[in-house]
Order: sequence, then structure tokens, then C-alpha cells
Amino acid sequence: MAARAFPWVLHVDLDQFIAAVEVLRRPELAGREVVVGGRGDPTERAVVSTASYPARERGVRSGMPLRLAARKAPDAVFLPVDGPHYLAVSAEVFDAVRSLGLVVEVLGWDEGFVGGEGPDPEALARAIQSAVLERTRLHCSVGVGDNRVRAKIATDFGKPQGIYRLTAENWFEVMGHRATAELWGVGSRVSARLAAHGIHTVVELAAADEGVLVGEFGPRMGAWYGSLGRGEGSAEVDDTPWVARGHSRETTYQSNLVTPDEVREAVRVLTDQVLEDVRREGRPVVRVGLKIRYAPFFTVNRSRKLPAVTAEAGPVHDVVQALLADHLEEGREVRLLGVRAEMTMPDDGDDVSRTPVRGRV
DNA sequence: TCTGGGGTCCTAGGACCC
DNA sequence: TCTGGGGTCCTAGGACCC
Repeated sequence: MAARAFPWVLHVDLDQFIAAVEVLRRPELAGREVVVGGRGDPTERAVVSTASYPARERGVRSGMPLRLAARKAPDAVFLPVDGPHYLAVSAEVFDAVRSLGLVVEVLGWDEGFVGGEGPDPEALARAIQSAVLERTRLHCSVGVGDNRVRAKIATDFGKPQGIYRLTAENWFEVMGHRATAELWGVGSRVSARLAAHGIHTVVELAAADEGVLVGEFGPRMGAWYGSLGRGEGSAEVDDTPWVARGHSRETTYQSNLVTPDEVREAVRVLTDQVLEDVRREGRPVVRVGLKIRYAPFFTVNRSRKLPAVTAEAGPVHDVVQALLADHLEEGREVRLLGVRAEMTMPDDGDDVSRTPVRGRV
């Protein structure tokens, strides 16, 4: 159990995971344009979860509205997202890696870190690829790094079905000239704020004055972005099972909700779903959140601590409905509703906000 | 935009207390 | 009122990731 540092960190990432899993159970789709998203109906309000490589060649991307994807790839096969199936396949993938006697930290359905030792990490990577392929018939790419940040970024250079090594030795040669947004943890907003300080590339970020970064992003994040630019980071791999802080359910309605009664009822349904997720965890609720997205696309989040920690449905419904009553602006059409519940963490009694702060990555 | 759903973590400001 | 200086809790919002 617990975290341990390794000389090598390997990042294992399944290639076009969801699309590949769907092709496995429908072999006739091999080589075709496949788009998985929503309920598989490209006329609905939903977005692309994954597209097969042939569909990507037509310009279909994750996160793109299905309607737009259908315009770009009119002949593509559209399939619904089947989360439980992907979760089951994912568990098999990581079991296969663990069967090699390795320490595995799962990051999501289709990726995870693996601790590596010995002189030949590429051989280890090949062994992982073989074990996964043999067990699940799925291909993966493996990034080899001297820490997590470098391993994670390395994987992209190995795709598909490849292996790529990124360490302190070749970090600047490979990454130095690239845009800061190519770093894991730097998105469009942060890269724009960096650009405002004249910082555009990874090497510029690495050399940036720490005072400037701290002034812009605060002591913690500022220092962290600087180290990201240098490719620095933890080499720990932690196989402790993940404990969720909370659960949420949200729905974008195919047509906007108009009356307050409709909204209240929809929130009640979502709350019941969240309570079911929470019940499976066996931990009580400390705080609830309500998300309202008004048409056309304006989102508000409101949250409230419960008067007392509880595993009962009644008080949770009461607080969620009270949040709604206090904040719903009647007369505005509602496009999306979401309900979130945060639970107590296993060893801190009753206060989720006291969870020890841990560096990202 | 035609803009999903499920998560995590960080920051900042106000309330409140001493 | 010409209005301290922390520390902590709560809430809102931002940003990022898959």
C-alpha cells in the first residue's frame, strides 16, 4: 500500500480506448469511422466521447457536439456510451498489468501509472503491452519517464502502440520549443495568462522568474507551473485504492425545462441518483451542491454544508431543495441541472474540507 | 458553438472569533 | 470611527483532466 518512488515511472494509455472496445464487440466496425457519445443519437444534445482514428481523420474530436461530428463524418457509425462495460474492460486491463507483479496507480478508465525498476524500462513497457494485448486484445502506448510528468507527456509521442522515453536528458530537446499548453495541467486559460507575461514556450516557462509566476498564480500554483516547465515532479506511484470525495449527477435536457415544478422534480430525481451512488460508498454526506445551467449557456453553482452529517435521504433532499428555492431564477429556461454530494473521508471524521492539501501530479 | 458528464484541486473573499 | 491582525470556516468560482 501507499506511495513509493521508483527509478522509472511508466504511463500506460490505451489507444482510442472506448472506440477500440466497441470495435471488439462489433468486429464489422474495424477500420470504419466510429463515434461514441451520448445515447448514440447524433441529433441529440451530447458530445463525442471518443472517435476511431478513421473518424478523427475527418476532423471529429472528443468534446465536439455530436451534431457537428455528424456533419463532418456523415457516414460514421454513432454508438451510445456504455460506461459499465468500459469499466469492466478497464479493470481487466489493469489486472493484466498487476499480474506482472507491478505497482499500478489507475488514473481513469484508460490510463494509469506503473512503477518501474531495473536497467531496461522499454523491455518492461513491451511486457506490459503484451500482457494487455493478450488478456484484452487492446493496444496501448507506454510513456517512460523519470517522473510522472515526463511519463505522462511521453505517451503521446508513442501513440499508437508505441513506447517513448522522456527524461531530464531529453526534456528540453523534445519539449522546450513547444507551447506551454502542451504541458499536462496547463490549459488554454493558464497558457493565455502566461502569454501575457511573454511566456509562450516550455523553455520560457522553465526560465521564468518565480516572482512573476507567484504574482500571477499564487505561491502554490506559481511554483508548480515553473517546475512543470522544467519537467520536474514526483516519481511516486501509489496503488492505494481511490476514495472518491464525492459523487455528482447532471443532465442536459433535450428540451429546456420551463416551469419551477419541472425543475424541482428533475432535481429530486438527480438527488435520488446521487444518494444511490453515495449509499454504495457507505459514507455519510457532509455537503451538497446544485448546478443550474440556464439557456442559452449560463451556469451557476451553489453549495451548502448540511446542518449535520447524515446518511439519510430526507435531510439531503431538504437541503438540495432549499438551495434550489433560494437560487432558482424563475422565468429563465433551464438547460442543465446537476446535483453533487460530498462525503466524509475515511479517516477525518466529519469534515471533508480538512482533507490534507496534496500537490497535483 | 450546435457547447456532456464525472471528477479533482486551488484561490479568494467575507463572516466570525479572539 | 479616522475601523488591528491573525486564524479558521464557508461559499463561489476558476481551471484542469479524462
